[in-house]
Amino acid sequence: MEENKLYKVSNNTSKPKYYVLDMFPYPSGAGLHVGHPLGYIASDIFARYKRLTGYNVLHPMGFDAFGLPAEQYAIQSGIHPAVSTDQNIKRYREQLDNIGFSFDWSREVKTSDPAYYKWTQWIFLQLFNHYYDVDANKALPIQQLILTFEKNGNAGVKAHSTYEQIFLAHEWHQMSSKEKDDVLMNYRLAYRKKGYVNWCEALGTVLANDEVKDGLSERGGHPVEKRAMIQWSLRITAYAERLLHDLDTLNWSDALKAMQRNWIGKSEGAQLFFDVVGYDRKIEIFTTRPDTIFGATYMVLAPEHDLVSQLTTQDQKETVNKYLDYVGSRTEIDRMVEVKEVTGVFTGAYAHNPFTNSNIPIWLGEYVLKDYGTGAIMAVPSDDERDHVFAKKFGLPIIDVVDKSQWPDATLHDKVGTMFNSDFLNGMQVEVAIKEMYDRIEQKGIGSKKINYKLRDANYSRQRYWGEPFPIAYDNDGVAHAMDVDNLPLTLPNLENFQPSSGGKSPLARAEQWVTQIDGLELETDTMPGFAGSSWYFLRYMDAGNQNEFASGEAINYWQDVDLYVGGTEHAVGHLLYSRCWHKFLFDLGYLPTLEPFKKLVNQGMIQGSSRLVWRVSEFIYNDLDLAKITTVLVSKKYSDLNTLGDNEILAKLYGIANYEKSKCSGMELTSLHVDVNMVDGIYLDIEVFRNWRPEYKNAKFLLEDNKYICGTQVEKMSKSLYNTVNPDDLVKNYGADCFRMYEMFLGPIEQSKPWDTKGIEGVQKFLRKFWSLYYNESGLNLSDELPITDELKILHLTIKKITEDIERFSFNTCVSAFMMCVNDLKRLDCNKKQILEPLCILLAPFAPFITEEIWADMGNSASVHKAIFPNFEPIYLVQDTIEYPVCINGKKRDTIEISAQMSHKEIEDLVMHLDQVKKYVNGKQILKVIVVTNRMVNVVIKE
RNA sequence: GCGGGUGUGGUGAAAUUGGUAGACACGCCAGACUUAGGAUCUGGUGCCGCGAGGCUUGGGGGUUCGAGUCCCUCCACCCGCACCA
Repeated sequence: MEENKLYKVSNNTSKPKYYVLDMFPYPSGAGLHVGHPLGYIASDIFARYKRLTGYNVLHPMGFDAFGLPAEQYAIQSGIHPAVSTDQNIKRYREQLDNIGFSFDWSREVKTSDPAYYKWTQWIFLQLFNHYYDVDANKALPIQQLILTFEKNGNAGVKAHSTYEQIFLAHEWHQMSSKEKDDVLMNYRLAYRKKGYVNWCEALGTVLANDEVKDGLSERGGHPVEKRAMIQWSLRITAYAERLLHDLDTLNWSDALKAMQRNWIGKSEGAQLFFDVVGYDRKIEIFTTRPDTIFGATYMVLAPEHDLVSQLTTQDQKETVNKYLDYVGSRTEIDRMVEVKEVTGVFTGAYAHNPFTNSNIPIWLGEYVLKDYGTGAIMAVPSDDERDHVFAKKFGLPIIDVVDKSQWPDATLHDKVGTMFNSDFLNGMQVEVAIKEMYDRIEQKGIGSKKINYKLRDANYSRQRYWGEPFPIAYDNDGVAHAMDVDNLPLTLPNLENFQPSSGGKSPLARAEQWVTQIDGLELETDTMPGFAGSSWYFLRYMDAGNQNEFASGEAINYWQDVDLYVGGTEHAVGHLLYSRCWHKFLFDLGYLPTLEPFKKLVNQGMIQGSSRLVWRVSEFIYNDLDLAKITTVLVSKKYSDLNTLGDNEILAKLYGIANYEKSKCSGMELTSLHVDVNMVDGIYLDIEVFRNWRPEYKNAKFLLEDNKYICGTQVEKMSKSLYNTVNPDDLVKNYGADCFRMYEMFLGPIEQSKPWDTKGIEGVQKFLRKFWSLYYNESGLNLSDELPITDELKILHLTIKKITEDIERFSFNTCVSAFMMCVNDLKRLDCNKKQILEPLCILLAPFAPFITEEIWADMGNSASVHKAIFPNFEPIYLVQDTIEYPVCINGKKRDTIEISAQMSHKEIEDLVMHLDQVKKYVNGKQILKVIVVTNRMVNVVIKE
């Protein structure tokens, strides 16, 4: 097939559009294993099906080509990331082509291509040049904000901002450019801030939260610590509410929506300020339970809280400092592992509880997090479990305020109970009390009702080489200047040394000429993170070659959004949230007509590896000699349990011990090890191949069962290190792409994880041969022009119905079995009629594009089968004269009966009552009723 | 702990609105053709039982003429988040 021409798709057509997208692959050096194409096959079938049913289908593919692995490889090997990445892409492309995907490669994109990242940089500049206006509820140009500042200062501005001071117009005018820049940074959607970041010494770089697993870097497993650095950030929090709200409009799985909702983490509560006794300072807290304030007997600040040093009294200084040292020494892992252990110290300071009018002590505690809420809490030990544990440990007072005796199992989050010990709240239900408190707090002027989000702004800087350079340059004052859009792309310099520069700076800092290329300014040396390029790639496919815009308005208006997105759950929060955010931002700017990028999302499950294990005797001490060190012996599964092995005599023979004496055997041990699944047929080890695998097995001896070596099996992650990866290339070579595609689908529902087992592929292979044999005999194509009989038409239309319905609901495994049944049935009738087999060929084309194309051509068609028209289901062929009813007695099937379709319920009842089986079971017992379900079944209910 | 998901033969699974549980395959067993079979074809195959028959969708309970499917409850495993104020 000439893929490029056949699958090239136009933006100019009267056909309705359909956009099928696969998740952007990162071209890793390991190539594809059988788990990767699962989603691609499903989406390809769907795309082909949509084409056959008259849609203009956009089904593109490209590569997320920037990333850390290529850079680490470059550090090791000296090979430039661009070179290794291109090699990997070439390999991926070959592997993908092998499987027969209908991608329009003329639209291929690569994030590391300057023609592509020019527009990634352009979008970044748009983010830099916009702020989020709360009144307009959208992004607006920063120029507009500057005009407002110049006229009125910032008092009337409602924007998503981290700037808290108020200034007047004349004060703005008096600011230096540096000061103005600093103020504006608090408003820009792409901005710089100093913050705690995940610093990884070993990688010499900062990692995103989702790149850190259990306190270690996801890649390499190096320790990660908190460090303060100035970083670019994206103000994704400005979009939190819209990202949450619009989830409801998406056709995504509940699980995935729940993950995003969790991540955004909206909670409603009160923002409250507590006065600190004796200081002109207030502590801001956030609480979802303002009703419990009469039980707030102390406060806790995060150890990293800004006010800690100011609040701590002289006599508590030493204790507090010791505690801060202790906290600093704790890694993320320590903190996570020892969740139950509470630690804390008293600062010596007191806050004033505005409702009880008492002074309550201010403590520090690890369990209060700097990054959540305000980093401070009012502690209510009577109703919060953690506060309770803390109070118990440090002997702080506990005052009960909520009577929950009516709700014995309720937790704090249930927000139920009746208030007491709480002055004006007494007797109120919790929900009412919360509302009352919002009013009281606002009346007192000490706070307000507030929405809090767990979502944090995204760190957008990486101290790496292999990413998009920032189109930003700094002047001597450190003011950030956006590069002129006309000068984009700002391309990466060619480096030879990819090690991080000193002080955790990007390797780019070493390229001095590059850094100083703009007169009087210095370029930013950090690069953008992996999600930059992947947050908008689906838009570029709409108009991939465009040199003047990221995509033309016409192209965007035609394609609108992605109708179907297929990919794994690993991107559930990262990529899918960032993409949605960028999409909304570009919508705000008027570039996009849709609010959301991905209408429907299907998450494919993982294909797990089915590992094969062998058992090696790792110790066999006989006569104080470890014979296992001299001779390698492997035992088959039956003997893998030492107990089963029992008496070691049977082993002793293998070691050449003539007269085995049990007492001389003083030690025996077995070790299981993974062997390459490719040298095992099912569960039988190919001993010869195994011997040649490694030199130490060359002369190994085997303890067999039934003359065979049977391996153990284990389902686990598919991974090179477990020797359980299966390369699709091998399967395509042995069975053909059609067979491989259909078998992947046949394994089970697309969303479900399941282990790979190559053995089963033969069932699909047999099917394809049988399918072929309907069309051909020994001498070639052998089709008849005879009119089909009723049964043949019924088989065909049943299949058309089933396939159409199942493709629409992404049930591809049942499609494959429907095809198998269809071919089995037609074969039974020896059907070779063109009127049946021609539509069947089209029906199968999305699944098996090669064999159907070949048959189609042999049938004399000059155009491709992939441009044919999908057969239409005609219900008339399924109308039946008679229907086979199962006859049940009290719900258990006892007989079947063939009944004319026109027969009335009464007639059916009479007929059924005369059945021998029915008479036998009734046998004089009382018949309570007879239920006839049309076209389904008959149930006779008798009194037992 | 919270949120989401899954649990059906030896294995992968099917059963779309409550209506014949185990379709379609793998594996296994038997047979045919073959010098041979890890090729091909045919038949059998949930479990217990010689049989009649009984049992069976993670366990227990409920609704119903009828439950894999609906409700309650418990258990196991997987995924995500995790001291979230």
